[in-house]
Amino acid sequence: MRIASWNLNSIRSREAHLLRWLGEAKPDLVGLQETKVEDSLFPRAGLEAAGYQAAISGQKSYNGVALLSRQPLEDLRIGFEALLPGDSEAQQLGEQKRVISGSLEGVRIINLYVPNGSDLKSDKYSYKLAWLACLKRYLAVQRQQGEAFCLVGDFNIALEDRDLHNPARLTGGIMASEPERQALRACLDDDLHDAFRLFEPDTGHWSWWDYRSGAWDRDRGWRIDHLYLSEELQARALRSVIHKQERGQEKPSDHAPVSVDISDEVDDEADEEADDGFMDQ
DNA sequence: ATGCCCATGTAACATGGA
Repeated sequence: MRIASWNLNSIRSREAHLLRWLGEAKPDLVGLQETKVEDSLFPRAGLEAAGYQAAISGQKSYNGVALLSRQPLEDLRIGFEALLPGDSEAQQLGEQKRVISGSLEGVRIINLYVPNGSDLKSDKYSYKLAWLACLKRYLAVQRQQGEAFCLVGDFNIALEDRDLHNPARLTGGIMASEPERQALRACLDDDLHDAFRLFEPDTGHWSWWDYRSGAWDRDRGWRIDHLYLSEELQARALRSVIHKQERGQEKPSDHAPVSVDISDEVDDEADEEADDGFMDQ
C-alpha cells in the first residue's frame, strides 16, 4: 500500500498537477492539505474519473484537508472533536479545517495540516502550540484503540537541524524553534517513526521550498512534510520518497508530495525487496 | 534590514502562508 501526503496550496489551482501525479505515482491513499475550498465546491469529477474518491473537510479560502483513496474509507473522523467529544478546546480548534482520518485495510491514516505559527511572537504561534497539545490528547485516544496508524501531513516543523538547509541561521525561528519541536516530539512519544528517516539519514532532502528568494533554484528547502508510522507499520515499511520533481513543474505548489510504501504482508520484514519500480529524483 | 512569491476574495489591495 502506497500512502502519500501533499500540501497542494489550493486544489482548484493544482487539479491538473494532482491528476497527472496520481496517474504516475498511483498512491492508494493520499492526504491533501491546503485545499482552500469549501466542500460544496470541491472538484470531485476529475478525481472520480481518475479512480479516486475524496473524503473532505474544507472551508473557504484557508486550510482544508482531504483524503483520497481508490477504495472507500471506513470510519471517517473529521476534526479533533471526533475523538475528543468532551474537549472544549478541540471543539474550538475545529473551526479551522486541519484534521481528517479514515481507515483502509486495517490501517488508519490521520491527515494533518499543522498551523504555521507565523512568528514566535505572534498569537498564531501560541495557537500552533495549543493545537499540538490538543494533537497529543487526540493521539492518546488513538493509541488506546490499538489500531495500526499512519500520521501524515504538513507539520510546518523541521524536527531536526538536518531537516533544514541553513540550521545556523534558521534553528530557533519559526518551524524550527525548540518549543514546537518539543511539542511534536511529545506527540510522537517514541512509538511513532518518521518513515523517511528509516531509509535516509542525510541532510539535503527537502519537501518545501519558499516561492520567494529563488529558494527552489538555490535548493534552499525545508523538510516539513512527514509520514509517521506506528510500530506495526514501521516493520512493514519498504521505502519512503520525496517526489521532488513536482516542485519543478510549471506553477507548482511550494510543497512536494511525500510517500511511503507499506508491505501488504503483515509478517514481511522491512528489508524485503520492493515490488515496483516507481522512483523519483 | 525587509521583502522577495503565490492564492483567495473582491475589485486595487488586504490577508495568509512559511
